[in-house]
Amino acid sequence: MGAEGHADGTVGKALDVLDMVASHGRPVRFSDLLAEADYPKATLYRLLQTLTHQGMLTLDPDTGTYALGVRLVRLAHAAWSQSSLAPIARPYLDELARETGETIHLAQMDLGQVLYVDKRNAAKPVEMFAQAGKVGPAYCTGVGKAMLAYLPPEALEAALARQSFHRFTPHTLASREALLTELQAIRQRGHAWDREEHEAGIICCAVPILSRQGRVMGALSVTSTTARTTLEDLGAQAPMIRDIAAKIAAEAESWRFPEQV
Amino acid sequence: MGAEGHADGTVGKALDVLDMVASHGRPVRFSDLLAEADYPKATLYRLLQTLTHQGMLTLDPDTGTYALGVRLVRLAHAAWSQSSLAPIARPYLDELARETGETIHLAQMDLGQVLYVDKRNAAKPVEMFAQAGKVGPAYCTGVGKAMLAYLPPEALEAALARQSFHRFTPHTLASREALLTELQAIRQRGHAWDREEHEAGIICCAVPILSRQGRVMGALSVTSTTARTTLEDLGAQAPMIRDIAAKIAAEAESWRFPEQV
DNA sequence: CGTTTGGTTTCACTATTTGAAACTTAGTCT
DNA sequence: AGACTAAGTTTCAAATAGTGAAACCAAACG
Repeated sequence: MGAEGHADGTVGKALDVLDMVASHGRPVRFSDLLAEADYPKATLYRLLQTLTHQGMLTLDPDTGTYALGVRLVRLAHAAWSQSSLAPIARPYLDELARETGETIHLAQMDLGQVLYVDKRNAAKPVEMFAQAGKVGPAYCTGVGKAMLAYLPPEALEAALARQSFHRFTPHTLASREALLTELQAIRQRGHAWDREEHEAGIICCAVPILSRQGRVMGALSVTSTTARTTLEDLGAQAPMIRDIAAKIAAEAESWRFPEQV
Repeated sequence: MGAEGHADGTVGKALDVLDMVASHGRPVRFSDLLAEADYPKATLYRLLQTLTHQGMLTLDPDTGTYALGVRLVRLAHAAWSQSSLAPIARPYLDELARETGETIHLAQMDLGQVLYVDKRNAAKPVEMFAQAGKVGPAYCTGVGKAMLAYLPPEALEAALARQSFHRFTPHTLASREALLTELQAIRQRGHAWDREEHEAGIICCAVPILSRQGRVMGALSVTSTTARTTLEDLGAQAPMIRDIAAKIAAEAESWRFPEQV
């Protein structure tokens, strides 16, 4: 097996290469990719050729560099508007942003990581990590923990296995045990805190977005700074956040089965 | 539409399936896909399984439907922010929208079709076809013709081969010859018109976005309606549009090779 | 209940993929 | 210039992975 185990078949490898190109923020040369991939030269070459031919990558003939292709941009639009909760949640996020004046995050779970799918900036914006389209750790963010807490056992297990438990701040829950205890507490409380566990000075209150059958669809959070507010104040908003999460869930579900008649 | 020829290898087929899922605006069932794909049952099944396993699709276990997955959303975001001109062009589009008060389109070429990568709505919006993330025909849109006009011979040939030359309106240039003559005129004039060639009542003025080496990176257009303005009035804006296109090109290029020194 | 519909698995057959190595440019260094 | 080097492209027999008709299973139907 290679670096990561899960490259099943040619398709897996091709997608792996796609990810590699995506992860560099700029066009990359063949040899750069060759250096970090552990595919043989010829294999990598053919994969790149196929992807380029398919429009998933673009080869700039002048510089000999590969970049993500337009076909992905096209898929992007489709992905955004159908797979994620974003389009449904949009008006609710606006509402929540208006009500709280704080930063709002909408996230979904991506193989044990948190994917931020939409975001509203605070009235007075603050620099912080999360951005729409970015991924972050699950074990030390509000939205991440909110989702983990409601995952079914096997899914939780799979997600836990992918956590690095890196200690970002003194408050980070940097062990499986600490996290499990916290998840228990979250289930009882109904919402998750982030007590400066990922970034110093950043706190948040997050709730899961659950389907009627209890499946985790995503999470919603209100984020602020210790300079501006306290956990208690944020907690006062929890019922409203939960309420909005419920509305999003309801609408997302009715969306899923139209045209059935 | 249907069986496109160019599905090279397994990767091609898998991506083809991805597109199929994307093209439905909602989660699809296996059998729906089976009906429109001309892959045998087992093959389609395995492709879907692979894609799902890879996180490019999600299988909703409750409804047995496939939707685009989070990994795709992540890639899509990366594609948007690095491959496309959109992030660079954003402030310029805002400026142009403010100046003209009309609808602005930013497009790139995607295998002979036009891909709208960003858009600004007119002060008084009008219903029209184009939308960010959508694709449209190249031979009968302003941005399409602006790009075609500056394509190198082989690329132009490849693009022409993919045009359907469907006559959308009485003004559509519905033949290869008519289009070639028009492209010639566009090169001389420096910008392209859309004289209600795609949608009745919709006119536009478009300019290509060219790299220093003359490579076509995209196109920019200002669109309006015959009810509101005339080609002449739109034409008066051409210098400004061209100016902004040049700025975008310049910035896009400086973006492409940093860290090199 | 027997039947249909929708989804999953099998398995012999084949076509695709593989990757070491040879080859081709295009640059660099004496 | 010629000899070396680095970067990208092509080859080809062996190995692997993909194919798809058909069998199978499980709900849902009548």
